[in-house]
This record gives sequence, C-alpha cells and structure tokens, in this order.
Amino acid sequence: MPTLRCEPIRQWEIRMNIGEIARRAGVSRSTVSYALSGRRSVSAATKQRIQAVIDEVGYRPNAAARALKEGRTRTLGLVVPPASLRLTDTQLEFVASVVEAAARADLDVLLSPSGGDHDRSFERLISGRRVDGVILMEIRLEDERVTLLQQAGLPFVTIGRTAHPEGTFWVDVDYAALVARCVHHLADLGHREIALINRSAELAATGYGPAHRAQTAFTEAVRQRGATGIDLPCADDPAAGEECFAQLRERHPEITGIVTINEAALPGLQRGIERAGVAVPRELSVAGVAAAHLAERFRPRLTAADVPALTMGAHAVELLQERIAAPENPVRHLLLAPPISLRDSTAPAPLPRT
Amino acid sequence: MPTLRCEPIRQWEIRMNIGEIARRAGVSRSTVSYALSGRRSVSAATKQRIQAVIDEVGYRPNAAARALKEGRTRTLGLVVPPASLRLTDTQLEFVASVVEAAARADLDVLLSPSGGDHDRSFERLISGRRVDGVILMEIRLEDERVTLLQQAGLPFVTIGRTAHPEGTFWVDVDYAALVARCVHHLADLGHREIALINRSAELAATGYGPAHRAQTAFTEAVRQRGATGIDLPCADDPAAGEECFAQLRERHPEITGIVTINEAALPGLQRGIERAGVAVPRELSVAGVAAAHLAERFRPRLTAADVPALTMGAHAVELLQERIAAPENPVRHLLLAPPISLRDSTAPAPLPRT
DNA sequence: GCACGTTACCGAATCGATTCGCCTCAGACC
DNA sequence: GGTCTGAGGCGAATCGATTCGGTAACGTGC
Repeated sequence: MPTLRCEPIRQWEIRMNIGEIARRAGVSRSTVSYALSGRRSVSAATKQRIQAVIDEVGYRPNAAARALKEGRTRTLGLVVPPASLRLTDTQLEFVASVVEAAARADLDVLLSPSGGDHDRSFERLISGRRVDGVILMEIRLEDERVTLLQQAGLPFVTIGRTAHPEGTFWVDVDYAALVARCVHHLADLGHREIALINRSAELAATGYGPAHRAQTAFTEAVRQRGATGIDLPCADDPAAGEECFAQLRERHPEITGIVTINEAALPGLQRGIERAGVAVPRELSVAGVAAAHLAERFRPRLTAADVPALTMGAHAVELLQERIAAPENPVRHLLLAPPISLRDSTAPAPLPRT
Repeated sequence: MPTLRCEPIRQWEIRMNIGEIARRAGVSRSTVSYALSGRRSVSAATKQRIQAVIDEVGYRPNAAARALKEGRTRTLGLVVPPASLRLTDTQLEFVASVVEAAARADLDVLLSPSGGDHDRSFERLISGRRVDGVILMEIRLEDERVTLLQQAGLPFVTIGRTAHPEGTFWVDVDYAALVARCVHHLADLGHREIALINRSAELAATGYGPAHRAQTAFTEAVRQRGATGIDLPCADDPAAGEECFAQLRERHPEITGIVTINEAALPGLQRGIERAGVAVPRELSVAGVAAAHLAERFRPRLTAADVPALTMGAHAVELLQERIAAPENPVRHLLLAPPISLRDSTAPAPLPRT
C-alpha cells in the first residue's frame, strides 16, 4: 500500500544539459557541441536530428560551464555612478546605448555602481573574471578605477578620459572644442560679454574632466576674441540653474551671451530667463552643449552642439570588442565634436545701450 | 647564447586559481575552499596562512566555476524597457534602487532590454541559467514575459502587476488608491469639475496597468463624489503636457481641479499653466502621483503622493531573494499607497463665476 | 594493393571551484 | 587498553560545456 506522503513528481524537470541532448539524439556530447559550433563537420542528417531534439526541449548551453571552459563570459561590465547622484540625460543615453549595442552584439551587460560604498561590486567585477571587459563612465582626470583595471589586466574602454589618456581606449566628447565653437559663434554675432554656465563646483573640485576642459577652453576662446568672460559653476539641477541666472543678471547685467554645458540646469535657466522677462535671442543669446532632445525642448529651441550619446555607447562597445579580441592592437581613441545645430536661441548682439 | 627572440615574459600572469593558492600555502585545494567558506573546520594557523597568500596575490574565486558547481550565479536579471522609449524618472529610480539593493546584498545585476527586437537578450537571460532570478519592469496587464518566466521555472518578481497577479510575486504602486485619494482630496476642497491627466493612449492601448487602473479609479471616485470628470490621455513628454493643458482649457474651461499621474508631462503642464496665466492654487488646483523630487520641482510645489521608487527596488530585490532561497514559500505581494504630501498646489475651489 | 586524405564520430581531458568520503591523530571516557 | 569522537586535512568526483586525439569507413590516386 502506498504511503500518504505525496512528493511532487518532477520527472520533467531533469536537467537539460548537452549530455541529455546527446543521449536523446543518439550521439556523443562532442558531436552535439560540434554540431552547434560548426567547428568540425557533422553530417547533415545528424545535425538535423540534434537540432530537432534541441528545439523540442528548448535547450540552451549553460553559460557558466561555457564561460569556465572558454575563458570568456560574453558579458561586459558597465560601471555607472551610484544612484545617489542623479544621472544627467546624456549619461542615461550612454547607459541605454551601451546596453542596446551590447544586446545587438549578443553580449550581456553587468551593471556595477561605483563610488560610494559599493567597492565590493567593483572588485567582484574586475577580479572574479565575471566579465570580458569593462566600460567606465564619469571618468575623473585622475581616476583610480583606471589604475585598478590596468593592474587587473582587464580590457576596458572609458567614456570620457583621464588627464593622461594616451595609453587607454576611450570615447569622449570634445567639450573644449565645442565650448570654443560656441564662444566663436557668439563672438561672430558681435557678443563681447559672455558667460559660461559650467558643471558644479563639486564636480570640478573632484577633477571632473569636462568641467575643467570647458573652463580652460572658454577662457582661451574669450581671450582670443578679445571678449570678456565670466565662468560660473552651477549645480546639476534646475533650481540651481534658475538661481545661477539670477545671480548672473544681478552681478553682470552686461552679459549678452551665455554658453552652457550644464544640461540639467537648462530648465531652470529657461525659467529664470522668462521670469526676468529677458527676450531670447533678441536681448540675450544662449548656446550650449546638450542632448538634442533637451535642446529641442528649450524655449526658444537651443542652438547647441548635440551630444551624440546614443552613438557613443555603440562606439564604446565596438572599441571594447576590438580590445578584447585583439589585446595587442594599438590603442584607439574617439574624440567627437559634433557640429553646432543652429536653432532659435542665438542672434546678433543687441546694440549697446547709450 | 640566448636567441634574439624576445617573448614578453609573463611569469607573473600565471592563473590564480584555488590550486595555485593551495600550492603556495602548502595545503590541498579542498582545505582552501573550506577555509574560505567555513563549512568545515580549519585550524587557525592554516586559515591564516591561506589568507596571507590570498591577500598577497589578490585572489578571488572564478565566478563561472563557482556558478557551475553551486548551480547559482549570484546574479539577478533586470529587464528594462528598450532605450528607444525614454524612461520616466520613476522608472529610472527603480533601476537605480534595484542595482544598489543588489550591490548591498553582494549580488550582480544583468541588464536586459526587452521588447523591440532584443528578444535574444531576454532568451539568453531566462534559458542559459545566467541568473538566479529576474526582476521585470513595465508590466502589461497581459504580459507574455511573465508566462515565459513561469514556463522556464525561473524565480521572478515584477514591479507592477498583470491583470491576474495572484500567483506571482510583485511590488506595485496602488495607482487606483492614489488617484482616488487625489480626487477625494480635491472634492473635499469643494472641486466639482475634475480632470485626470493620464499616461499616453498608446500605453493604455497596449494594456499598461497603471493607465487602466488610474482611469477606472478616477471614474469611480468622481462618481462617488457626484462630481464630473474628464479623462485625458497624454504622451509622456513635456510638449504633450503643454498641449494637453491647452486643449483642456479650451474644451473644458469649467475644470478647477487636475489629477495627474503623468510625471513626464509635469514640466509642460506647468508651462502651459503659466502661459495661460492661471493662478495655482487660487484658480486651479493640481494634485498627482509623482517622484518626490519632481513634485518639489513643480511650481508651486505639487501636492502629490510621492512614489517611493527608491524603496520599491529594494523591496523587489528582497522578495526575489526570498523567492530564490525558498521557492515553496507562499507568494507575497506589496501594494504601496504612500500618503499624499500636502504642498502648495491645491486649495479650496474658487467660487463659481456668476 | 597500398598510402593517404577526408568525413564523421567517439572518448577523455580540461576549465576552477565545491563537496563527499575517507584517513589520521589526539584526547576523552569507560 | 580499547573504543569513540571530533578536529584537521587530503584526494577524487562533480558541475556542463569545449576540444584534442584517435579511429573507423570510405574514397582516390598511383
């Protein structure tokens, strides 16, 4: 008489590994492997039989076993700033485009928040052989993560670059060139008093490249054109943008042109301008560097160099794949300087009041 | 005499596996394993010697080998909407909080863009044993991904829920309750003509839960209070918000109260209100459901139920861990209905014009 | 007829960890 | 003194894939 214990029967849950496929197809495991990889010839009939079994049971090779044997994981690591810092739209587009580009290349993406107190996550990433390569965002001029990756001998590509980027793979936006271009554009329109609304003072203090390079290029470009320039740091949020503009109007009412690389502050900047009743572009011209959709969203539409964030992620993935496949290849960089899209926020400088 | 060939000497690049650690510490590999896991006793002296070697060479167990043997990867999958759809702030906070919570629990997160043409990525995720469990975002009322995960027998937790969520683990915001609460709040203040600015018509058409539930709850609450309600779908971007408000003023000038769950449209809504010269909250009250920082950013500050996105991600990770550890446990849900934070955008209804 | 190459397949080693079974040596206890 | 117990450690099997070497069978060319 059977006992009352009613263990759930899980017969159909036998593990589907390559051996089981081989058994059902009546071949050896190596034949299944070769049939799938095509690295040795397998007769059409056998191949078909194996494929039929695979389709029937929905088999897929175990990723861990394959990674162990092949020595690669088909996975990329993406190191993102911790969530506590709110990401800018451009940064988000980087992340999204990296993920999509990786998916297109049949690669998975492992996310790791770096900085803050999540160093364990970063350590796991680089020393547990969990990934074949790493994409690093938000690079500082001196960045210890770069050093750690170099020591670990793990291929990596940075979005942004350090102070001495010669030996590494990177993709970056040429903020210096773009800011200079904005200054020249305004100067060409007759503006003589120009302000730069930069990223936050904290970022600059921690050695954030774009903030430094933008400032240097701004100062230089303004000097070249014999204009006068004001450099204003501004926190990455709308409220700060509004505040920043208010201060600018109060302390430097002579300003007729603004260059901004702080896209998070744009909504606030716009609001500040509207509240002050300043007419753009008649009384004040604004040019900048920003994600295209933010430039389009500004009123009036912002004349700006559109940061090609969506393609940059794809480029980074591409470079990383090359680096992984051919570690001895010479380093490659990509410094992007998209043209300025002329929209509605810049115009000839107003005539000086007499 | 040595040859001229100068192969790079890579002696220090010998693979650091558990065997090498064992050799250097003069013990067997199993002893190293037990010393690290603590699953069997190892003398203090031996343990110390092993640890010293590990610290010296910076050894970390190979993730693939461990996953293969243990049958778990210590990795979670996070299925996100494809980048082509711009994520809302609340969604981004979900992602960020999931990643942070996972990092705190020493788990890695594998990102997979679903929908669009990235089904291979999703397939890899669920059938290659790459992850121990999956967190699914942007759930539709009928969602085939849920079915696929159930078939695959992979533990998963959804953020949001399907039409019949009884048998699954999920964390969700009770949009129905929150919208109703907003309606009652406005009704209590004397408003009789209320509009709902909902998510986009496309989302509703594809069976997006919050859009449906919000509409149903809105209709019901308005009916309960004997008020009249207008339900307006609105695309997820500022321009649409502005447009939507303009239409609302034109077609339904009698409206004195607005409820919105469309946070992406908020900036546009604000802009539309300002352009129309409508005084909030004197002439028009606005209440909604949104991420707290967006509510604070609205002018005047938005009375709203603050979506606790940052804790929701953490809850989802917690539930998923439980599901993985104890698959036979009864299902658990979490339906969050945070209180409405009274800010500055609601006030008693204006006296009806005579 | 023999050497040789090709096709098609099998068996076994391998990747790097975990874990089970077994062994030895003390010390405790009857 | 013999048995038991537990600590401490070793060796080997195992997870599921890939891949190398081997081996039949079957032409093909001389």
